Amino acid sequence: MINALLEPLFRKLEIRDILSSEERQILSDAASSPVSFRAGADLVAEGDRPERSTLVVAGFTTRYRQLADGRRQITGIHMAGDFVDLPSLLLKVMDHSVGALSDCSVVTFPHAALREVTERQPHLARLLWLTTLLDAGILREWVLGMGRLTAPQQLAHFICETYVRLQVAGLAPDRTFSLPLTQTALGDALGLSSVHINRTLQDLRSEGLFTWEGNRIRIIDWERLQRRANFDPLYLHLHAEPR
Amino acid sequence: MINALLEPLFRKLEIRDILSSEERQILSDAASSPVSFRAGADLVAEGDRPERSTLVVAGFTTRYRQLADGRRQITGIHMAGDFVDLPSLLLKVMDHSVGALSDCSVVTFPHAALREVTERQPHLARLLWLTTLLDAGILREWVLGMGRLTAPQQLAHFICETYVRLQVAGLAPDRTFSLPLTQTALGDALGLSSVHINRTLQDLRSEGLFTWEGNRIRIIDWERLQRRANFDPLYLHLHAEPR
DNA sequence: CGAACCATTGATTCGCGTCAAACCCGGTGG
DNA sequence: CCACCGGGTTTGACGCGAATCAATGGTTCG
Repeated sequence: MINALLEPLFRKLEIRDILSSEERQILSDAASSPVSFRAGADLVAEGDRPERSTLVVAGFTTRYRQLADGRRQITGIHMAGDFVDLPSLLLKVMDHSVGALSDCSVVTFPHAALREVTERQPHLARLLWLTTLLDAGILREWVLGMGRLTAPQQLAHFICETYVRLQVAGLAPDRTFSLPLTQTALGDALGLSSVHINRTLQDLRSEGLFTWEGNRIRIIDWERLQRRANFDPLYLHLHAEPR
Repeated sequence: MINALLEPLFRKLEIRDILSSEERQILSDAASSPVSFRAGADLVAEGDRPERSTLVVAGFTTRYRQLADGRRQITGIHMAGDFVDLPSLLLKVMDHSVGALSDCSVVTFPHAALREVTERQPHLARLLWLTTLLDAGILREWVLGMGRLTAPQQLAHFICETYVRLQVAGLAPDRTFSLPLTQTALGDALGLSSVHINRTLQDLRSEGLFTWEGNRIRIIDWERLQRRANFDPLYLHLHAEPR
């Protein structure tokens, strides 16, 4: 039986290519039973040598690096369907930590099984490679934002990006989605202080672009939000292609 | 005969793993003859669908995105031994441009041949994947710098990183190397203005960390430079491992 | 009921951008 | 041979975006 927990991953891949039922089966067979983490817990730490790679099936996680003085920088947000530490399959040693942003649930894949995939399932291997390339594309977009955009643009862009990624995973019906990020965490992601995030958020809300109550974001004016952010989803590579 | 132009790539890979002579041969056979570009020329542009992937064999290139108002952000610097657009093998459409920072020389590999590698040479395919993961690691480090470090730290860190990468490629003997970057380009990479780059550079030089005359950088005090930058090369994954 | 965490607000400071001009240099053409 | 030009570097003056510091409320939870 195909593992229903992998649906968001399958959706993510099928938007970019065709996934055979055999390939789904292989992934399902390799997946562990789900494991839960509480918000704030670390799934993997810098310096670790994971022997399994972790796929988020519910909730949110983040890649981050901590500085000596306690400040941190987030370098990625991951949601259902995202691998959080697939790079460690080849990099071996984690060069950053991964923590749970919310209570979340994951399944893991033994590196041995994934390596087997690279040996015997070239197409599936390319799709795994693809997921790491999509992450890198997002990272380039973050660099652009951090280097050249103002806080409001960056923030609006982040909302656009997250909204689209959640749609792909099937988690943002009705232009509404849950995003369990504190303003401090948002600042850690965008390279801004929580105070400034707070004020910027108020500005954007007062422009009528979206609402954000508790964990719930509702997009009010998607067209205008995209324009505000200069958002172009090209870098998310949402088209199906033979990969 | 093994193609000598690929030496920097081989060095880069052999620092991280073992490369068989058959694998070298496969790469050599797939490589085109060298092609030259003048400084400022674009090798690939955003929106392109490359059918070949490009490896730098001499000189420097950069990934970048241009904003509507003319400002640009650089998201990567590439040197001999680096693939500049390997991601397009799977992403298909370029989501950024690649330009020549200096006069440079490249060889290209048909995507058909690289795909063949993914089908028949799983280990070599993993090494190609690895190179894209190394790029992503560098990008994460840039995000950390742009989000949380001051201009002097960022700049010092950039020098450290570039120096180590050039050493790997065999291009930085004697703590000296050529880096044909204008201060404007440096600013585009670090997300700073050229004016601020200029002043920050003066500060670092006056601290006796390095000299920078014309294109030549000479590291004066490597230990102190690393401390100044808080540089830890973990993210460059310089150790050999079975990948 | 207090502890802890998060959102919010005001006051102040500072790193860096912007603007503008001068300078330096190698290349070009009259 | 020299005037000129363009790209890069350097310098100064000024302003703004965002950090920092500090305090207040609101909520959740043990």
